Amino acid sequence: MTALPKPEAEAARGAAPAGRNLLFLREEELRLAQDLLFFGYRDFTAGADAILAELGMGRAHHRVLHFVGRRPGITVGELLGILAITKQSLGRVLTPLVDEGYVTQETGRSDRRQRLLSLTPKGAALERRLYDRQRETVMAAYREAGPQAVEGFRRVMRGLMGRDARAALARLEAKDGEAVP
Amino acid sequence: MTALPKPEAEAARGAAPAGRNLLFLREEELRLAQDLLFFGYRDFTAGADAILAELGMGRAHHRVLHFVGRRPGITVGELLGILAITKQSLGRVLTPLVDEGYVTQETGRSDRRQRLLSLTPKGAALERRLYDRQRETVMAAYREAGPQAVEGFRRVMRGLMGRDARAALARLEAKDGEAVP
DNA sequence: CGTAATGGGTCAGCATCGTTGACGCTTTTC
DNA sequence: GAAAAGCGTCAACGATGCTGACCCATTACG
Repeated sequence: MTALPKPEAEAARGAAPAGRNLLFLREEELRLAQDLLFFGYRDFTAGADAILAELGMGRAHHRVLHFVGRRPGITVGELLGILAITKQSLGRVLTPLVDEGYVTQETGRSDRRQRLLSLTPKGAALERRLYDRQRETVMAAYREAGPQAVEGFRRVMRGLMGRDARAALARLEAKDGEAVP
Repeated sequence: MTALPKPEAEAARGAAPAGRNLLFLREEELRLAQDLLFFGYRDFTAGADAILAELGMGRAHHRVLHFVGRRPGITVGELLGILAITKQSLGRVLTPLVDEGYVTQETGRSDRRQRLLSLTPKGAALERRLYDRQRETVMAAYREAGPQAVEGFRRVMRGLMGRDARAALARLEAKDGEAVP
């Protein structure tokens, strides 16, 4: 347990002194959560961002590579649902990825309107490079925190997610062919 | 190259890991971490983003309100160090916040070059509104996950942070006047 | 069979938030 | 008195979102 809350600090800054320390504790807990999420997420993405920048790409490209890699054969519509962005926003990232040979589009067999997306070897290689970079960061954090902390981390992150995100994640985790309503 | 089976998904959900599935398990663990951070962070910020959008502001405004609220009297330089953005990027967000009466600038007493930033009542009110919105999300996740999970979450998030972020966080958590080198 | 709906692509324009580079002003330090 | 530090600002650019409006191919349906 590091960094216990400091009621004196708040008192010094002109808030209520004693008595409602319980409330303060919660307040400080949540402030800390905000800080942790800001700093943690930023540094989690920093490594991959640096690699992407060298290639003239951004985080949005990585997201596409990641989710296409996770679900080869995913349709454009499904990808839009996961990313929760507009078709136009996706297009600006996806089209160059296809043009430059990172992603392939294959016409759907059962529905020929669909474009099934997959990574090319080139795309898979880049995705792995980005993955490996983030892997270092995450593995270091996991090792440092311990397995029990990892489980807690997962539970809290899952709890932060809304209905749609949970459904999307369930679909991602599901085995192929397994129905997830 | 379509519809690969996903043994790692199965293993990750508790089936007996056969042979060298350990490697797969790690891979799937990290893929899951990437997903959780993406979805979790997005939904964590979604509520506040909606409020900000109504006011013609963005996430960057929130960050300023948050950190100025956390350290009243913070200098511009310190804020830049925390946010890790350029002076120009901060300026585009900070200047309007000052002009519209959310943040005050006070000339430093010991060093008159400094501009000490604080929230006005108006700024504090908005910051609290944003805080309350995120509070709902985080408290729900915390309750759902349980106190032990919360501790684990904190440990992992802290582990994701790099040196600079850890130092910045330590400074934020420190009592006023307490030296943090 | 013909029309409507769906999946996907694209053009045009706009906003936010980040960047670099360059300059100017005030104040402190040496 | 000159150098350095803290801050502000102009200009231009890039990545990532958004809306609105169309278009095309294909599928679904009456």
